[in-house]
Amino acid sequence: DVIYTALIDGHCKADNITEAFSTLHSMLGRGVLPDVQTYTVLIHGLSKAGKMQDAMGIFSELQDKGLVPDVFSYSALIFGFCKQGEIEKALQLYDEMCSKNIEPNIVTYNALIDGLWKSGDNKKANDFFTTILEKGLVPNAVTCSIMINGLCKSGNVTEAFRLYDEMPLRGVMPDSFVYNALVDGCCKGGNLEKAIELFEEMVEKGFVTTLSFNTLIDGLCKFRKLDEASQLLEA
RNA sequence: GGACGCCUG
Repeated sequence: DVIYTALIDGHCKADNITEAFSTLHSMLGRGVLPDVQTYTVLIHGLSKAGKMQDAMGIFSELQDKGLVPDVFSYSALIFGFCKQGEIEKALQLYDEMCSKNIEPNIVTYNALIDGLWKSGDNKKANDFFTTILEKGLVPNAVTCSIMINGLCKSGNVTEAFRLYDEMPLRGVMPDSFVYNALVDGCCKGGNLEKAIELFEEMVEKGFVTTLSFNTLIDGLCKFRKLDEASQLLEA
């Protein structure tokens, strides 16, 4: 099982769903029974590929075989539906797992909150963030970057900075995802000075990635600050 | 042996 699951996961990560299924069939052919983890890896691969009806098909197949989906299985489906913008389905699965006492964890919430921001449901995104805290779950760097990005993109850059300032108090250190989201927020909000200031802070802390350059250069270009942009490239 | 987040296009 371990070997087959790793193999199927590898095919999925290589975006080769066809090979993943042929591995599943060959394990069935050899009388090796897939377990929940095997099916979940497939569900995740299908979800990532946007094939939600197939993912749901595997999800029911797993249950038909008497296996019980776990928090990973549900999170994978929620992630997939969010990516497709089918938030209602994601929320439905969230309710379903809660009713089955399969506790959503931080990853489940992160996927859901990201989907909510991207579908423009700012209120529900904020509400679920509150839910996390109420449940005593600990937001991680991913949670913070999702929230900060969502706040920035919805024009609440000030709120985003507030969350950023709170991060150390919550025991989470900002990473390059967080910084990049903030730099992008500043750029798109027209606050190029702040964006550059943050970028310099990132340089000091070693958080600058290629994406940081893209973000800042794009921002500077869109505001016709071509001189600053080329200066950045030369430095 | 399994999960989520940043820019551009």
